[in-house]
Amino acid sequence: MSKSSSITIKDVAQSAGCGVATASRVLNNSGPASADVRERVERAARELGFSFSSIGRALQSRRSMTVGCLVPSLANPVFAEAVQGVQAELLGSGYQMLISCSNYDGAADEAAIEMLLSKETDALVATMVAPDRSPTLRLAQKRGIPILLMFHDPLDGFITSYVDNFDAAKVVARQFADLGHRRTAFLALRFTTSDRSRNRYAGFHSECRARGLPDPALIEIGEAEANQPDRLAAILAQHPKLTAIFASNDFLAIAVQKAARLLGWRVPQDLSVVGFDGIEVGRLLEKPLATIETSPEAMGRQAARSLLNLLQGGPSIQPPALPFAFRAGATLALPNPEKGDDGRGATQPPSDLPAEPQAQTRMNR
Amino acid sequence: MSKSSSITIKDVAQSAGCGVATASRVLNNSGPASADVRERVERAARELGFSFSSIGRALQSRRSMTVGCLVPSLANPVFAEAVQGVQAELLGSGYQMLISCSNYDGAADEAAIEMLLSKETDALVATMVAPDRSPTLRLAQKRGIPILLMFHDPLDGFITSYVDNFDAAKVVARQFADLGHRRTAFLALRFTTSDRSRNRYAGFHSECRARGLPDPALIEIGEAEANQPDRLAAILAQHPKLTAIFASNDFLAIAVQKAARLLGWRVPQDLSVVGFDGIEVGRLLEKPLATIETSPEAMGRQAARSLLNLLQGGPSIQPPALPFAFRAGATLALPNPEKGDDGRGATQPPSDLPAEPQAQTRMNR
DNA sequence: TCATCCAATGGAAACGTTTCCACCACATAG
DNA sequence: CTATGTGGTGGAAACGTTTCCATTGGATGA
Repeated sequence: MSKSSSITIKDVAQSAGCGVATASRVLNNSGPASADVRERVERAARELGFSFSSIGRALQSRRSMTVGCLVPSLANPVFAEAVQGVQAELLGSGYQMLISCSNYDGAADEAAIEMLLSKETDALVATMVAPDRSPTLRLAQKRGIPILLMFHDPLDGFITSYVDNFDAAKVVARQFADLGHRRTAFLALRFTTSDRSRNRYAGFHSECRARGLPDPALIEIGEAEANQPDRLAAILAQHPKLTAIFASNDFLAIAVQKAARLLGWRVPQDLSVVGFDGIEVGRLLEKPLATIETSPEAMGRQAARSLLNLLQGGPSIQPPALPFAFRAGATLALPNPEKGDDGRGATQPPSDLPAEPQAQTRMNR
Repeated sequence: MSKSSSITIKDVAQSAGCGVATASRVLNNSGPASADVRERVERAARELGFSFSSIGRALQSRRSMTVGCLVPSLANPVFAEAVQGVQAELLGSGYQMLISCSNYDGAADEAAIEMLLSKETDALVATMVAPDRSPTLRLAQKRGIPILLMFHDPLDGFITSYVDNFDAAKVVARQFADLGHRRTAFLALRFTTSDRSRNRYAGFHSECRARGLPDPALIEIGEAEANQPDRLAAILAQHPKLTAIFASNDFLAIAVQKAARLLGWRVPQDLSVVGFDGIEVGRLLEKPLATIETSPEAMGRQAARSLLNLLQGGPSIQPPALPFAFRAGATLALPNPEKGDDGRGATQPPSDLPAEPQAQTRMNR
């Protein structure tokens, strides 16, 4: 039955005929012990099937050997892969990962962090709705718990593992501009819940300006529109002059193509589409998706490495932004000259654009 | 600094001028206490910012309030969503989730379970390479730890949350048969590492037999082939008479289309393709993917519910298989009559086909 | 030969809880 | 007025570790 669950070091010591202190020293290799007793203890432990209680250990050492991980959702492969990266990097370290999802809800973020803290995780790695405005995260920081953010651009007082969204978006703008696109748009989902999306728009916008092009339109949609091609099509139809769309992520880019098809617009002849993230499936599509390729897994790994470093008392240094690359695809082409360009700028003004994102965001790469 | 981390119930008791026992009773509402002392304790706790140490609690109560979760990979959205479901269902219960990935490696499975056990998780939810052959899992079972499998078909002594792969595959076979397809194939990745895949093939095969059709070909490929369309195309080219392919999962189905395109085969005119899982992106493709739609999230939720039930001492009952549905798409059509059907059966014999899967697998729905 | 040192060892405290038990005061029933 | 509860309380044990400290015995150096 379950009698084996209650084998403690005391049992081992007794069976080996020594004190618990000695048994502990032998089993941990943490002090002197004669070959004789060492042998006896090891045999006893083996025969009894002893294994340490990490709870007892945690209590005594005040280290739970656990790191808490908070992401918006695992249904989004980008986050799932990042978590996988964290997990992989943590593997041999003895640390385990406690996971939590917020479903893109700021209040859930707070609750989750609180929960993780109450579980006494030794460290935190998180992607949140608004880490800069999270009292609970600040609390954790005050307690001296190592914290690593993922995906977020550098933020005062926190280390983060990220790709430079601003820079990457500029690359997309450049691609559009080089091909001669003037009427462009940025399409985002849940704009307010993602600083990443915001920074991408900022970079895109900034580069268009720098090139003397009309401001890109900003199209924000809800989840409902993203999942129902006809509704998305209706929204696109309000921007008939558009020749190129930069979608805030690859799924959105795929949805755009679906919607465009409903409108009878050909991709890329009538509309160029570029995504963001570089998810694997984009490669396999009939028209491989042009996108910014990133590696969420590498991001998770870097975050975990930094975390382990902090946990070993290492210095708190912000690593450089992770690399990204523009991936060419079949969804990007020259603009269709038939879509008359009357020179008018995009109609919709930016809603919540950070003036000119902080300089360090773009420097450390 | 980090002085707030060391506030224990002893501090609260002292500050409130009472014994720890009393403080504990007040804070837990677990015993009598005068209104007076109750007030004092609560105020003290509030002012000191006290919060329970779940480690101390775990030690005393011998419950870590933690469930371990093991899946092959989070990079596969099917598993990621299942984990998300588990997480969501666990949310209000006070249980936290410790996560681990095996990367489809049986040895890693063992190591992971061992790790989770050593962390003294109160329960386990797992998808493994071979749960029926895992000594560590048996050990956990012996210790009386509640265990729930996900995705696996019912297995002696374990409860599982699953969809009936055998039945679902029969539905696909029926779709093919009804349209008049005779030369079909089942395409699987890593056949040996997935009992799910095996059962799908078995169901597909069985239904073809039942209809008096030629045995379907079994095409097993490695990850390399799956990700490189030209290599997959080369493999497909060896089966020129095929009119329909049942891919073991949706990504594979998408890859098949890519490969078919390289060969100049039109989908669905020259080749019908059906997938499995029903991932969201399949809907958004230019040709929406015909597939078996399942809900990994519901699976995770069901598993978590069953687990919570077990943890509360509930009886160990196997819930019925989760529903699935055939999702029509644009990748399935009548066979092309030009692809001559000479009546010869498929060449490649089944490699490791379970004779006729256990009856209960198909019954409880 | 004696003083010193060191490896080997075990007892006990500490970590933060919960809970058993004993105690006290007070009220109520006889 | 005495027995019998009962609500309120705190001391102490227990959970499984690790680690500090004291004790032992034997070896080494003078």
